[in-house]
Amino acid sequence: MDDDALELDRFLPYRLAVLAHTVSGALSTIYRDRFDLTIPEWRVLANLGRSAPSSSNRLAERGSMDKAKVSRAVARLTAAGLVTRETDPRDNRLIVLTLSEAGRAVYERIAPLALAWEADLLAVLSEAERASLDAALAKLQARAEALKDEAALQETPGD
Amino acid sequence: MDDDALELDRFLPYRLAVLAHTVSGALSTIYRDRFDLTIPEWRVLANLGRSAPSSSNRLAERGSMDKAKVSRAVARLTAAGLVTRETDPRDNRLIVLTLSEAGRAVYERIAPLALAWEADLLAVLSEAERASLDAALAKLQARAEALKDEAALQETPGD
DNA sequence: GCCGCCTCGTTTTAACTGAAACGATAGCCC
DNA sequence: GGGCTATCGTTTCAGTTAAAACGAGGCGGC
Repeated sequence: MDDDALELDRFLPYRLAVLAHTVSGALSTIYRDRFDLTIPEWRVLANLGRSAPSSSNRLAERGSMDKAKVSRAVARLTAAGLVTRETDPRDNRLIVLTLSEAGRAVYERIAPLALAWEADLLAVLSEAERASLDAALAKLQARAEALKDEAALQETPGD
Repeated sequence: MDDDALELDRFLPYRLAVLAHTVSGALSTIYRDRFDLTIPEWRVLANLGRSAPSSSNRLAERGSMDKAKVSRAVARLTAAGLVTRETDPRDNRLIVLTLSEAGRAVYERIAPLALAWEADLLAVLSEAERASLDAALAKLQARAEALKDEAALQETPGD
């Protein structure tokens, strides 16, 4: 009975990748069509909407993006007039990012749509299933990071 | 209490994207370091390992990849001698793909490692949590595809 | 049998990605 | 205060991606 066979459809890493891709693709039509934003741009906007001002580095950490991606997203958002950049007078390497008024307006129009979309997606789950999923994702995220760190250590044993 | 606020850390699409990215990144070190395979290549290999021979188109469907990605993955695998390509004598457009002996050997070495890694990841969940996660992912996948189709319809109302 | 339309897989295109190199600034230690 | 090292954000670079264009082949109506 092939219990130990690798069936891709039942392989969690594969399923997660496919689901995340489908969800991102569906949701991104909202950002793209109605607001002309990419996903990294939306992440920056969402972070600034909740906790501004912030530096690029902090945005990278909090949004699970590398700093190059944040840099490019911020550049586009600034060009579009949604985000303001100022250098920190106390440390000229730091750049203080804030939502402009237009940026906040956009954020406040997207946020309810995004939450409604999420609610629509989650409607197929019961309250108990949602709670269980929430816990499972948190545990898996922590475990995956630990496994990744282990792999990274083994990779460069002599360093 | 900001119940309706959009906190990225609690936003399912974001969490799925981050988790899938972490999991893929961690697992891909196995494919990459030990077998010099990319993820698309691994997906092709896994599919052929379970149900060969197959055509490029079928691989694309079953692996949730576009046909261009499959085409490139197959090209590299063929160059590496892991996959055999023959044109179907009954339809010269079709290409019949099979694992070579070397390809099957690689597949049979990776599969247990991948399954062991998955088991290690899933070890943080109880049996009940795993069953619940399994069901939730299936429901979310179906719902996300439905929502994506709806969005695609609205996008081109006149077509 | 030929013509229009479809399907298959490849290639091209433009955009995006992450890693590494980079210039600029800051903090530290002697 | 002069170097040494670390940090910040940008840019460069090579590789990857998805969508569209493409050539080759097959199918069906007439």
